[in-house]
Amino acid sequence: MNTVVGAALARQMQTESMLSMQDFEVLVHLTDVENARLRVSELARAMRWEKSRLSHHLSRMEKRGLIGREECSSDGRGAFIVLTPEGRAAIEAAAPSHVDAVRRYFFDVLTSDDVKALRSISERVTARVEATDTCPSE
Amino acid sequence: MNTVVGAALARQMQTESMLSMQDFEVLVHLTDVENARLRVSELARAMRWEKSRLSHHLSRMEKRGLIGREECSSDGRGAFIVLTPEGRAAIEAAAPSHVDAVRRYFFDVLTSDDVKALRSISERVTARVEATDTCPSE
DNA sequence: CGAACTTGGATGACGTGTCAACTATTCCGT
DNA sequence: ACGGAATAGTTGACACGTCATCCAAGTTCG
Repeated sequence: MNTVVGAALARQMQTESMLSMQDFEVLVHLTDVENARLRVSELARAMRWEKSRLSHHLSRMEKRGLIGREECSSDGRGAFIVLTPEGRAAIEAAAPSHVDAVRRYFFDVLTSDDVKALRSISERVTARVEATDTCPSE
Repeated sequence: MNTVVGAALARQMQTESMLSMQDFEVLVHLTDVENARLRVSELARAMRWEKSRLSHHLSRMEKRGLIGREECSSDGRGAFIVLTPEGRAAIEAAAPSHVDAVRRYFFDVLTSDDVKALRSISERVTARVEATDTCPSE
């Protein structure tokens, strides 16, 4: 189920908005904060992505003009990631039909009991893995 | 949940058996048939993978000695994929602890009602996607 | 102060996934 | 039989993910 739904959503987003799911996630997190500006490591933490992965992805997104980098005055090592106007336009164009697709592919065939059951299952399993597995959040 | 469980299982398999999940899947499908020998396209169909993806992956696995390629006498285009002794050894070493990890991370925290609910949800969602989405199986 | 350590982040190598294009064979209709 | 379509499989380019490594700016502590 996960494979199939994920692939369908990714295809939909790619063909309609020229964004990958990952691009979308980054943009969502950026639009979620004041000034659409975040430190790389905050973003990494919020997305639960490795710093390296994020850094690579941000490079690709910067090359496409979706985001920009700015120096951080208070910490000479740091960098801010900022949403460009193109980035904002892209996510605003993509979001409605994505939400729609999620509803169509997923929630439309679920009852509210299904959703409750899924939430409960998901919480238990996730908690189990994070309790058992080595370094879940690094 | 899917992300977290998938990552945990992948990490477990990689560190204990030097196999990726994808390697493992290929090996499972090979051991499932007579003579551990399959045409590439049958394997692709069985795994629901693109031919291209499979071809790339088989090249990498061949380089590592897990599988081999053989010419097909009845169809000059075709190729058989065969399991090498190394490949068989690898999956036999990996399988038990993988099964164990799946149980630990997943089924241990689920009731049989949970499993029933998940199966039902999964079937409905998958059917919906495959009915709606363009080209699900290509 | 200065050496050791930590932290923020980038980079390079390599494995993986997708798409489009390609080659070589087989099939099929006339 | 032959010329076009379908089929089997590979390849190349490029996006994505992970790991190990690196570097530079900050922090700690003698």
